[in-house]
Amino acid sequence: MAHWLYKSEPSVWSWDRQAEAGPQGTFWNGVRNHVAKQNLMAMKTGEQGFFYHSNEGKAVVGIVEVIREYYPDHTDESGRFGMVDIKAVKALPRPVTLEAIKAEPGLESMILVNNSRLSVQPVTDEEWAIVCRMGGL
DNA sequence: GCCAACGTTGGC
DNA sequence: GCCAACGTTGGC
Repeated sequence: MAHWLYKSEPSVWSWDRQAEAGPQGTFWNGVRNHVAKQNLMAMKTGEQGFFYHSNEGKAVVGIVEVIREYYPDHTDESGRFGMVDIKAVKALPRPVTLEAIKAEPGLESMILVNNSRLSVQPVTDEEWAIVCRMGGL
């Protein structure tokens, strides 16, 4: 199973709001980048990902799961982009900051470190295990 | 189809 | 608030 990382600015869409949405989840819209789109299209129901707060907080704060695979984004007027539905699974006992990720051996090649602008990123199994451990899971 | 100009993102 | 990195747009 592949793993993912979803970036969001807390002022736009925070982990708290994702958690409040509960098991029925919400759609993850607003992607307007083709690499991110490719990642969205590759997601399968049941795959899990990290929920990352950019700008404010700059930390992985929780784990989410794909509950609906790629379908058109109704907020995209061009009709070129789509989205998936995700639900909150659990919060990390300890948020893992970008600073900690940068300092951790084995995470040097995380996309979060090297291409911070990509809003939906794949995470390798190794990276997933390391960040989960750092987060207290 | 190239590339300069511009806009946006996000870390600092 | 600044600026580097990146993506997109539009003139040629």
